[in-house]
Amino acid sequence: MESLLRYFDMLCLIPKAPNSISTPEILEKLQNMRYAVDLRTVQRDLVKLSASPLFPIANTENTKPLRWFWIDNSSPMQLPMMSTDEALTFKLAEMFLEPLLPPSVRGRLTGYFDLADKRLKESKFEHWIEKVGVVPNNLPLLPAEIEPSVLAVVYEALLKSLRFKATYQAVNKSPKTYEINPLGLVFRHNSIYLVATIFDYTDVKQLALHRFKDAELSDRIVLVPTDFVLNDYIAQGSFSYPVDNHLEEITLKLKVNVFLKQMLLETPLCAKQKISDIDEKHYLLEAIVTNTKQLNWWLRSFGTGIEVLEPLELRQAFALEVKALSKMYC
Amino acid sequence: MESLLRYFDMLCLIPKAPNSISTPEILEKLQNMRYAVDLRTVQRDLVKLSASPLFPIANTENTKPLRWFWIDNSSPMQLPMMSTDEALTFKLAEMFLEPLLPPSVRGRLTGYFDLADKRLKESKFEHWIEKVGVVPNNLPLLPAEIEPSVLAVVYEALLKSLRFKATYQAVNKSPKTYEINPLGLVFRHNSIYLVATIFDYTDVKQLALHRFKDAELSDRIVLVPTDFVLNDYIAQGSFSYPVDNHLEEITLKLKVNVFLKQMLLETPLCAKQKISDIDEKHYLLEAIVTNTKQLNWWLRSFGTGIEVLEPLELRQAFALEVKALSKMYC
DNA sequence: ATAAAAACGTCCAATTTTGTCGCATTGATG
DNA sequence: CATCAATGCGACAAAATTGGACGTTTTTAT
Repeated sequence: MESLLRYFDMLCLIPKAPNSISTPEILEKLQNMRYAVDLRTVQRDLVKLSASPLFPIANTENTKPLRWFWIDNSSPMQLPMMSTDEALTFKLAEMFLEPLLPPSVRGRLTGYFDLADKRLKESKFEHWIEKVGVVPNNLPLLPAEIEPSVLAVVYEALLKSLRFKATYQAVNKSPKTYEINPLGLVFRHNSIYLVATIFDYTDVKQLALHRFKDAELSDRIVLVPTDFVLNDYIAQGSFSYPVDNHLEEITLKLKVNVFLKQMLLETPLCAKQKISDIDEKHYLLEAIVTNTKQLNWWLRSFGTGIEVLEPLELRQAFALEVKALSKMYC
Repeated sequence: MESLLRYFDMLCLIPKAPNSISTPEILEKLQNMRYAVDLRTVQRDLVKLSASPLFPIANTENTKPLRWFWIDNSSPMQLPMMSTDEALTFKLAEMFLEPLLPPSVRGRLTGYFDLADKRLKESKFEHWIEKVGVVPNNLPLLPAEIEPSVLAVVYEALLKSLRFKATYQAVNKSPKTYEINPLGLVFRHNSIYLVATIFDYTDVKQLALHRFKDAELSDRIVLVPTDFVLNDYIAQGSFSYPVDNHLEEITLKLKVNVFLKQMLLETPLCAKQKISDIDEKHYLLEAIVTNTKQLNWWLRSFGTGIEVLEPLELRQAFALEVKALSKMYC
């Protein structure tokens, strides 16, 4: 029994394919875990384990402190097994994320999605896929593909707080190589942006990950500008959206049609929204929300389905815009 | 070694907490897997395994064929370990899904998100959270909460093709109990709808999951109406959106501003889109897309940022709508 | 060239595992 | 109510495995 646990811990110590760990390192770590074992034992155990198809581990046969790793990046096995509930939820999440995340990011999770697939199949629930659908409420734009090796370096750089050297091709410009000082990742639309400074300059830039041609980790540590906090940086509106300078809570009053009334009953704008009748076909909606660009987009997207009544400034802004639109289309 | 594998397979056979498996059942399944073992051995093994804190399994002490299960729904352990890459991607997915999925659905995955958390913490990468942000491009409506027990029954009913009895409260009506004949789940906006028939009627209904008060699995098998295919049903537009009757591919020509030009360069409307200059501040975008309601919403949401040039019918529709809006706001 | 480290083969005692048996308990059945 | 079958559990001994010890070989570093 003792040995079972040791096997387990040993398997946990072994990293996945690109990485590896040497036999003496495993020995040392096991001894730190209070296992009184011999190097010989570790060697024997590893050979035994790798012999089983259940544990696809292998070693580098050429180097002399043998280095061990998990071979293929197939779906991980787990205890307890993934339940069918979880499996189904995974597949739903996958459908949801498909149009949102770039393939290389989603690719990091394929192991789990495959595991879910397997689970659903072996449970004879193969028809689940015909029983689930997603109706997107936004236009499916094509997410830009990111070079997987770039993503790997960026992840590592961010996690380890290291800089990296990379070739970046800005729009309509020729590629250039910079030393990037990464500060954070921001997802926006269907793209991922790296918030970073370049070389030793202090101005914060946004670099689209899909525009990096290659990347290589450096060993220089990241320098964070004083007072830089990613969330503040986003909230400030420095981030790509033309966000309003001062976000204020407003009491929104809208005249909406039946369709919107139904929708808002199910997914309210805020916890305390009120809906009352105006006439047979129109309803008054009152809600307290923050006045963001997203709100404006949302309001506009329904066209004549929504009439903004209050706040007055917003109504006037809409009136102005409608005038501009009239000129466009007449 | 043989025994290690047996332990492993045994642990795989044991389900999570609400479910359970009896010792003789385990024995039978093991024997099917060509393990020549005695019942006594299985009993002993289970006791041994449950003694270790690594394997939180327990049995029902009162029943006589003892039934075994995994105790707490804590994060699963897995081999090989979750890599930091995967962990980070999980956390990103979590941030993404947070405003989209109802809590009880997302709750099914917390085990994995927690595992990711743990992984990032033990790797001393605790600051990752300060390095990642999501800027949503749609208005965060509040996802309606679904009673977890209802979700469980619906999942099970769908997977096993069984009906269930449930109390449903339609908008502005008092709750009623029906026998539901589930056909499929559809995510739309931030709500989940069950596509189903009721009792033995044949008309297909859409029932919002969050309006179910309770649910209980029946043992009557699901009856699928002839020719019913969920995806067709959605595509038909029977689904709640007022979708256009015949979806056609159109060649869209838009006059867009700088902001949109940038955005569309990064996340194109279609693979073959073209962007050319009109004047200093405006650009011509050409793309072939399907004419959906989502497209119309998207086009409208940018207000004066987009002028629809072609197809002419679409332009005229926009012109008409602008006229209607003019009346509203003047 | 030399020493140190690692891998690997082998032997054997200590330990663990496992089948068997006996007995107690429980639940179903006649 | 008695009986039987199924299960759990303790004990024991045989069988199997494990793991340390030691020696040899190979590789790496100095």
